[in-house]
Amino acid sequence: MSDRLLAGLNDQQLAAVTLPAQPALILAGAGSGKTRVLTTRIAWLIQTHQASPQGILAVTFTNKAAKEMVARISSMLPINTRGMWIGTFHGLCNRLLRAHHRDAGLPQTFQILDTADQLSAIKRLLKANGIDDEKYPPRNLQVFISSAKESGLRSGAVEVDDPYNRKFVEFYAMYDAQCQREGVVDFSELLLRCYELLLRNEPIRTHYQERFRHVLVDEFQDTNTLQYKWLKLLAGSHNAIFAVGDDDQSIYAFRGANVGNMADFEREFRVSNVIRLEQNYRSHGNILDAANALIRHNARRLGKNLWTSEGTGEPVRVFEAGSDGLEAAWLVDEVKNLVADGLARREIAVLYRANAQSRVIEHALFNAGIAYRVYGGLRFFERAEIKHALAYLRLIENPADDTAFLRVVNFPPRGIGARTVEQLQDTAKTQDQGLYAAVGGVAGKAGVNLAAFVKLIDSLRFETANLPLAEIVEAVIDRSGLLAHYKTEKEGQERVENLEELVNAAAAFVAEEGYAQDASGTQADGAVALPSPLAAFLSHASLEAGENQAAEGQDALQLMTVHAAKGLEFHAVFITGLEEGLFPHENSIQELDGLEEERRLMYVAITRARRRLYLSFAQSRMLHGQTRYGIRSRFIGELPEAGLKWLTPRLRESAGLRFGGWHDAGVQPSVAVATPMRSHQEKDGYRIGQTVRHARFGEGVIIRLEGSGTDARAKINFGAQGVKELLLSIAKLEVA
DNA sequence: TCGGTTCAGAGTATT
DNA sequence: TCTGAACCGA
Repeated sequence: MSDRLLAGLNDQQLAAVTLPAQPALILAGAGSGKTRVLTTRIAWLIQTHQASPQGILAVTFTNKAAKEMVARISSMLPINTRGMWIGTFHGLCNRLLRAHHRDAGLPQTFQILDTADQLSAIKRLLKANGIDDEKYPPRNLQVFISSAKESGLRSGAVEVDDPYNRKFVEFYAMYDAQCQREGVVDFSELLLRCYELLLRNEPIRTHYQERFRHVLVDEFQDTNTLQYKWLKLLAGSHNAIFAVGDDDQSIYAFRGANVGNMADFEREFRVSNVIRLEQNYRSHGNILDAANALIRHNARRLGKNLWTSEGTGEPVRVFEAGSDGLEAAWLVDEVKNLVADGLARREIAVLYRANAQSRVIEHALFNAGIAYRVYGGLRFFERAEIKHALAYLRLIENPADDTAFLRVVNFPPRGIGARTVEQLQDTAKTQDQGLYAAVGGVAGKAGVNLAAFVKLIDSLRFETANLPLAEIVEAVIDRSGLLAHYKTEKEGQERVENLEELVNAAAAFVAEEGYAQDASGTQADGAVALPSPLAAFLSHASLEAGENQAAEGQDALQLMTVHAAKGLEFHAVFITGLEEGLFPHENSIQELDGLEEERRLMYVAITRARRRLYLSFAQSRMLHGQTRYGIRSRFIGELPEAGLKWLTPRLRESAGLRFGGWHDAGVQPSVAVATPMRSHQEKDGYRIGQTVRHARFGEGVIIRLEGSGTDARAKINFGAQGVKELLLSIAKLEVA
């Protein structure tokens, strides 16, 4: 039986799957069968009776990854995966906190604030305390609070070195107090509160430590400081952490991920079993050679080299365009050819560094009538009308939730203006209670309207108490007036449909019964009540915002950022906008280890391709309303020349990028195009777009010319050396 | 409460 | 250049 489970694994995969119960670190390269190893490991542990399904905890970063894991395990073993602890860090912490809310100091009905809710809570707190939001921007406070929590620090533990900093810390304390008062937790609070619960409550900690003999972690390179601390606490000194990750694919430092956790884990747990999965089952040789060669330029690595038993395949194609528009035009042509050759559009991905780059490409695709799908954008539970409906539901569940209260107190409009709300907030503050509770303290007509609102919520709560979830939602969108409001709105049709979809989502949620299992059989003392379906649904809405991509269905080209492409694979991949300043991004160059992270990002991009890889860059690009002249990304130069096939001629190897090269050579895209953009502005014989050489900074491109006479200055993009502004009378520039 | 105007900012993102 | 948020007048 176990033979079948293990059949087809290569030696390294087999070794990883069948490791003894010890701390283990699996360095899983791109396309090396990482998820297969993780899920087969779990199935093997269960099948060989080394662990029961309840004795395993597996944690991921996204709901998608968790679902995939559950699905694969289900297909391998005839067991019920429902009771298993497989989920995201946030989902599992939520589960623990629901089960032990009292010990964690939370009300049973605590609500989860998403990022937008958190920001509005911060703004409200700033206002209530008369703090200058220009001196203390809400966004900065939000980032400060989140990163403190993600480092495991409460306000009292944050080091203060100056008065400005002190104010942030003070605000952090006030914010936490407000959340506590209102019975809400933000995303990082879920983790921190759960960590503190396990840290301080010995019986609970021991209970879970004895239960989860095997703790498996996916994408370990993406863990932040707090997540690693949480894992260490949960594993205790006896349990086996099985960490799977790839330091070369660490691309989330900007949101707190600490790759250093990998090395720390190896050291702190004295990991004797570091297994490298280097055989790649995805890409052909030339693509892997490119990826390997590129990533070798990074100094800080644990070290890995991908290989394949497949052939070298096609060369990596490189295209130099005159402008971003021409790059898009070429791309459209190339896609047409691929599709004409029989390749499905969904098997082609167009990747870019920043979302803004999609516009030019979308424009070209749209005009060419090629179906495409852009990843990113508003998700279902983030839509305004859905958030409004959820706010009503939250108030039913927890009247102390002031964020929810303020969102809908006057939506749809019911004569409760800003003035009234301010009055109410003052009353609430002097009485030291929530808005809902303070309503009685407001007199006059305003008070009557407020009382009517509270009465609406109260009666909804009372009347829906024993109804099935879908009917509660239905009653709320109806009785709140939301549905009627959007029905009268000119462009409200889609919103009405979304609200109706919310009723369906509630019904589907109950049908899947995910919520009931979430809390069953998981309590330490077995005495904790199940959360109501409504509470579970609200958690679900916060923790899983829905699909982050356009509707599926038709066969469409896939457009997305490189970040969004992580974990995916396609037959053909276009990596566009490979220009200095864009990819690698100029902001990253300033950051500590920023360039290495950009290179890892490029590594991720390259390894998405199975059979065909295109790299492209443009000489000029419209950015922030200005035409910018860039030079080819250094990353292209870091790839093995032998595996590249230039679709556009390069005039002089040493000169790097030259302008109008393809024009002279007559290799034009088959679309009507203008000559590459070129400024007419000239100064002392220099012009924008011109390639020049500086003794110290090397080769660069003039991107701006200003002043005149002795004050004539040129802004020059020296690529790796950055953008410099030089006085033409002083700098000795050599025309390349 | 709406619709228009103005202004700053423009990087990647999950929960 | 374009977008979203903030702001102001009717």
